[in-house]
Amino acid sequence: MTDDAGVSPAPVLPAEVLDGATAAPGAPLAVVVLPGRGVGLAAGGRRWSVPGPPADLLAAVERAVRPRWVWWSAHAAVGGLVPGVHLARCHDLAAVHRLLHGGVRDDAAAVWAAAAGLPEPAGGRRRAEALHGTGLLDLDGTGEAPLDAQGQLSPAWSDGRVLDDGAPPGEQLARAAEFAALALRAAQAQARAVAALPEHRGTPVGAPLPVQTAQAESAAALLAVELEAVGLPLDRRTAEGIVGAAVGPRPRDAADEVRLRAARDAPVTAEFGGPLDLRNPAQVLHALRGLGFDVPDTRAWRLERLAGAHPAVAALLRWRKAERLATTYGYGWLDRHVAGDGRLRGAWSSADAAAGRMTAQAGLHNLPAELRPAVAAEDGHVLVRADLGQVEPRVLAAVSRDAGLVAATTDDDLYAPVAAALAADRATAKIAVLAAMYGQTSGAAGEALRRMEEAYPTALAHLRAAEAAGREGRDVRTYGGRLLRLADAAASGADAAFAARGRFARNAVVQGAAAELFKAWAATVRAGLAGTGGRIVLCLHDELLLHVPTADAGAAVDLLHGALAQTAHRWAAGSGVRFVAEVAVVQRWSQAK
DNA sequence: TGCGCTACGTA
DNA sequence: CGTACGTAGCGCAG
Repeated sequence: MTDDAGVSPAPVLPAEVLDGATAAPGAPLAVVVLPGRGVGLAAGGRRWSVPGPPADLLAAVERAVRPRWVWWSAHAAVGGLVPGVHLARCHDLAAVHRLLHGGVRDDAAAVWAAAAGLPEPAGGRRRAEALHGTGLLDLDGTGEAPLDAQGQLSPAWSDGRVLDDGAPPGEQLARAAEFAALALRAAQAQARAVAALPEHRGTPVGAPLPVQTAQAESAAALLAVELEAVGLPLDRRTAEGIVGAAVGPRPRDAADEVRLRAARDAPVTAEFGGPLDLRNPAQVLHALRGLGFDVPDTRAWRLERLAGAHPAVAALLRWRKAERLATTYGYGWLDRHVAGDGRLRGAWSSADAAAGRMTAQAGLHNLPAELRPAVAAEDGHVLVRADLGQVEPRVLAAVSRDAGLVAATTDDDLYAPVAAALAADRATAKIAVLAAMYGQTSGAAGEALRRMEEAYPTALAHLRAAEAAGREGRDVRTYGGRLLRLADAAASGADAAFAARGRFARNAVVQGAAAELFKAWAATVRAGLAGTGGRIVLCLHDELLLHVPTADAGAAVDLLHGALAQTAHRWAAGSGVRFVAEVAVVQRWSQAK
């Protein structure tokens, strides 16, 4: 099939879509994108196949009617596209499915089955790569009905094969419209399920409506696609300078790399007094024991206290630090992930499987502090960094409505009033709060924890209830309504496994709710940046990094604060809980705080 | 080649 | 202290 995109006419949108009679502003409009070919649309019982450049079509519809876009996933719909226009509202079936049902599957077949009230289909997520080269799979894909006799979505539709199987363009566009119609039906079923979620236990007043969580999660899924497309501005020369200072010059070839590696190793092995593979933990352990150090493993935190006892230990720790930069964040990493435009790009997920935090690949979420000077604003721009202060204890106050802890959130430093309540110093108070939230098992905070129980009984009871659910294998929902699946995970297990599930659940109700607040905040900031040259370029659990034209810096600062106030008001209405953000305008990420 | 283990970076 | 994630090198099984 030849590509005739170069001579295709300007897209003609159906009048019903454009005039808004069928799709009123904010009304659901499902879209399935055929990259480079067109889109299928569905709304209000109608469907349309529209040939043309998908990015232009989406932009035209967005300008005309501002719908709530319904898609199987933002990644499938607009991944790889760069719509020249801000898409304001969406319902992401995969994201809402994860919210409603937890677990790891969010492929269209699993989403459809759950929405239709059918059992989870076999097969799991299909990887497109695995389908290529077999030849056979193309045969059963073409012409297959979307739903089988049980009402399950067929694999060929679920993985998108029927939209890219060499069938005539008109046929594929018709299928795209049919697939969009199915998406619309699934979204309606999800909306009913979201509306039917029970109120959050213990907080009948002022908890976020699950529909708000669904909207924020959908927006976060779209933001994840945008983050991947936009990238993090990285000053490559600074980055290479930092790497070079730690591990030496860039190797000229493979042999040079081997030589440089040996040169880095030699002085360290010499300290140990014999041949030794520093990259083999078993050998390092043996060598350390030979020096008289009886350690169970060779982890850095354990060796740090021994660094003064023998120069070999200090040399090993220095070597490890440099080696991390040489391997994980070295020249190879820069070459793989930093494009010619100076942007570091990696894949983003809007919700991990455990508690729903955002994740990112390509080192975006674990960039060593050492490399942060390399994250720099481009000419005419600044970075605006904002991070939520002490967000987890404040979230605990919101979700538990513990009166004492709520009162403590009015302080800029929450740990100050907590310390007063516990009659302890600030450091002890902080350890006690963290120990309560994370289920610490060893004893450093013992007495302070007991006093936490007296000072904040409602918060502690909330955490204990979550832990009990985890131990007993009962599912739990976060404050915003996300299902934390604990039942199947606890099906088999020893005592240690039950304890692990308990600690996980205790932590997940706080970490998960914090993730929901963060994403709602990020979605509000994203909306506020629409139409400006500013972009969110990094999300880091409790921190947002914006890249904005210098002239817009002040507005961005106001936006970050205003969006937090607005989000917190909706998210913890009437609770009295105060959330705070520290915001700084900088040229380099390292300059903030 | 795939997987578990060890180790370590971030929050 | 604890949870979560992604990445890399090694040894071992297939």
